[in-house]
Amino acid sequence: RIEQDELRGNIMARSSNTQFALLGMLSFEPQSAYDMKKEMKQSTAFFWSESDGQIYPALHKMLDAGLVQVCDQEGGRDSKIVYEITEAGRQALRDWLEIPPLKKTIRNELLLKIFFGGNTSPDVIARHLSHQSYSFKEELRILDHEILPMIEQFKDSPHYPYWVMTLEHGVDLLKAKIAWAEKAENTLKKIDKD
Amino acid sequence: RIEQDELRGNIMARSSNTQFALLGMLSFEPQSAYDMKKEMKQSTAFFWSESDGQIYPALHKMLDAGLVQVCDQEGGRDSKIVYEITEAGRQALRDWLEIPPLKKTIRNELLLKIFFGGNTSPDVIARHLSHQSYSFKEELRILDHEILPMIEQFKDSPHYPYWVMTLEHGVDLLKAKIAWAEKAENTLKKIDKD
DNA sequence: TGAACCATGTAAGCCGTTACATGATTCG
DNA sequence: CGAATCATGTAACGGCTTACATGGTTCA
Repeated sequence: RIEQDELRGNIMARSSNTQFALLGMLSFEPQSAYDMKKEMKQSTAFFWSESDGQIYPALHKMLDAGLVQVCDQEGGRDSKIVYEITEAGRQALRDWLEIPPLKKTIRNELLLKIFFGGNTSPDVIARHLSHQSYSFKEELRILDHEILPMIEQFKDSPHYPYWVMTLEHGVDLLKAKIAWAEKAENTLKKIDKD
Repeated sequence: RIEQDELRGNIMARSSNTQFALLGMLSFEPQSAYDMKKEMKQSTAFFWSESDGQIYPALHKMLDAGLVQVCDQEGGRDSKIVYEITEAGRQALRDWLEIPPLKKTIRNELLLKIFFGGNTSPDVIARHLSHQSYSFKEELRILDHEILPMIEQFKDSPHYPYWVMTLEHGVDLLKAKIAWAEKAENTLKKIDKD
């Protein structure tokens, strides 16, 4: 049992960002777990999401740690549990923001299939590319026509420029992916002719 | 115990691609586990990697399933276990290649920190961006100056065009990321002045 | 009332990494 | 010989999703 505790103390490389994602959401305004999940779907979904099984236990731990507190709401008869971030929570969030993001091992299933694409016929891969292309364009449309107008209403918020940055990351990378996919499709057409 | 088996049968959505990554490597040539790990580091590292704890058990399962077999090597006194892909393995690989890659939930820690960047000072985020920019450029250099020349020697292989595609994906996306990071840094400089 | 959704929560179980263990080989 | 690397393998553990469970609210 002693060994286990020592192990836990030593490792600590594998740490979850769930708590900080939630603290961040609460830094904007007090919310319930359900609200945060919904808001993430509408804002960070393109680069971050959390599942139920992560959110609820994390909030309980954060309560114990004093990073958040339950916010008594007017009207009281609501079944929602609204959390608000504490000063300790804000400090924890600031501390986390200072830590350089660490490189996570990326796994891209599309690229893996392309890398081994020589084992099947070119049109199998071409089909994947065209589907992906379609998805990318659809995502781009959502960013441009749904997310962008939505955050436009927060133009005066100090958070606005940061939200735009993440949005632009999505837009710029999707454009690059679309261009790449079309280039790759053309390459495959030439292979098919041979 | 019955419920567990039923559960396993029903779920199957969460499936590991480890076996297929290994089958793919073996589709090029018979290799040992150690060789595959090394080769992945030199080829697919930018979009796929596997760890020891995944590779060795996966190979054992694949042996049992008849997807690979141990290849007797000349000279025999080697401590390596060289695997080769069987016809069943090639078929499994082809079947897998046909399945459209499914959307994985992406988690980008950099973007998460930027999204919540309003909670700290702009130069904290600017520092992250400049570090990332540096990393991106270094990765781009590796792709251009190490990976590209290396695969050039396989110009006549049927796999070559596919390898180039994955390489170009890396190059194109890194360029987009670098441009985005520099744009974002400039935005932050303007915030700082206000 | 019934359907749809709101809302919270838990348990099971796979995924994947890391640390550790073990021994062979190579080479200065 | 000793160090580095080659080479295979396992155990432990945290991360995360999914399925399930439960009950409240809204509204046609």
